[in-house]
Amino acid sequence: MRTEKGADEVSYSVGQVAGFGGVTVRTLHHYDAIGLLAPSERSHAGHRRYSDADLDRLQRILFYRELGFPLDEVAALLDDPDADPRAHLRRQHELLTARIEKLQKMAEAVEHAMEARRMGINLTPEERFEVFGDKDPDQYAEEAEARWGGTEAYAESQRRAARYTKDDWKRMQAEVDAWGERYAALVTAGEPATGEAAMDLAEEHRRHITTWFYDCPYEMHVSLAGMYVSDERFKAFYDSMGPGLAEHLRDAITANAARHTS
Amino acid sequence: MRTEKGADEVSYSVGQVAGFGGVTVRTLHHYDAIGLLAPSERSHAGHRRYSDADLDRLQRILFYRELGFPLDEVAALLDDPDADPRAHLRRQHELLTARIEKLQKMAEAVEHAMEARRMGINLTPEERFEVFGDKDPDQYAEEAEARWGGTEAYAESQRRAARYTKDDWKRMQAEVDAWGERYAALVTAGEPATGEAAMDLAEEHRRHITTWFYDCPYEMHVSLAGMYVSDERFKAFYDSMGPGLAEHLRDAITANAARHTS
DNA sequence: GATGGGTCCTCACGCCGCGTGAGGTGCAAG
DNA sequence: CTTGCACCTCACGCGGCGTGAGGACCCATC
Repeated sequence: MRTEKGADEVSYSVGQVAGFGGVTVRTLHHYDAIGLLAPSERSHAGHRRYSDADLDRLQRILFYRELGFPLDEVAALLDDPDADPRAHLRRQHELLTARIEKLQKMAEAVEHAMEARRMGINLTPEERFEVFGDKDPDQYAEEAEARWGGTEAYAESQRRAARYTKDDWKRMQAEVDAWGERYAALVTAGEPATGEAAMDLAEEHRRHITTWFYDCPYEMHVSLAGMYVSDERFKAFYDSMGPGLAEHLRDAITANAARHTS
Repeated sequence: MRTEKGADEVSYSVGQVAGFGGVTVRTLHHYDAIGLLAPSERSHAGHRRYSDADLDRLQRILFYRELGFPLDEVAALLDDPDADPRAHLRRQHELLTARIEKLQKMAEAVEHAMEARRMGINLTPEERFEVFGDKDPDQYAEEAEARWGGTEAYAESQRRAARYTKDDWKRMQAEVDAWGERYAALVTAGEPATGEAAMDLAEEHRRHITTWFYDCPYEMHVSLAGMYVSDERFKAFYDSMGPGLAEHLRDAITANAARHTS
């Protein structure tokens, strides 16, 4: 039977702690100097000795730092009297999921931009910066319209100037056109979107994107398909090939993805 | 029929551009000063006039900056002669998905830490900083073992010192114990993990976590269940209540999640 | 035509979060 | 006894801007 001897005295030197945390010794010196992380003890020779609790604190410091908090705010968070450790872990988890969501939105915006480029649609300035969610949408929208309005005309004027890529652009365009004709014929022939022919053309569409532009797995393809009907210009792009083509294609893409991932 | 008049001359002032990009005018001045983003023109009065291409460049600058690139590297990326715009979008998408993965791993590590805390298991220093994936696992592992080894003994010594929370900790522990007895009885009675009784206790388990520690949706609960069998100490924690309890519980949790989300 | 408000300009200094030496100390091994 | 290593304390510098100070321009209003 073990004796209940109380706290075991373990402590680490700056070098060890720096190793654990993946930071430099200088950083730890700095955190000590500004009072953010003062080692709970000093050795005989004046060397810093970090306790286990200090390590915990460092972990939190580095976590919040990684998420972009300035050090004084980090200190405020850590020295919060309601410093329940559970609360910290909970908050860390919340911050992480929030960041993940933000990045996923950015990724979607990038996909949107890639597709716009693929279709020769130029984006308005607002759309270009839509990637960064950090805008007051309300105040911003007002300002954008009121102060330097006329974006409609601008977008219209830019819509033609999009073919500034070189010569293989033509071959690519030819491929798109050929595919469009075949797909339009399929639609007018009354083929269902879940039919094999439609799914095959959907797959060809995906392959086209992958070979000419960027890798497009099925999941992403479905996401794009959603934009084809939700974004007015994407919809217009496909509907110009044939009436109702955008929706039809979306369903075909969805069905094609389902058949490949099942 | 529209005339092909060539490039439409649109340009924006610093204030407008700052508005679009969500940055300050000073930042644009700075980028001009260091040659990162020089406006393609100046007005009669010496005012900066940003073209549409400049906006594109700014968007990319801000994107890479957001992901933590220093400005000189950003410049290197943007002034890369192979500056195919497609390549940029592709790279942006790759960077984003990489970041998302990293954050998801961090989130998992946080969940791991939360569960460890819940079970009164103290983590080793290495595990504490496992959240940050930025460690050479090989070189690090060697160093950790060779230079300041003895972590096994350390972990052992810490395992008891984990109950440093106050008085309601006891009530919580009592709940855990009661639940454990009931679940053990269920297992010895031969109840299947997919049975209703097991699923009910799994749901109770989830509720316990949610009320005492952190919100635990079904998806996360399943993730935790995986750790109960993959992490040695978690497994030991549950198996100490009854033989084979960890696996049984994992299956019950999975089944319970399926029944609630279907 | 004078006055004001708004946006723009160019210095130039300062802050934060450290990196990077310079110069000195304590201790264990050769 | 010296060599080496990890530690110490200044202290300067750098990147990426924030924050004025002081002035020019433009348009509207009195």
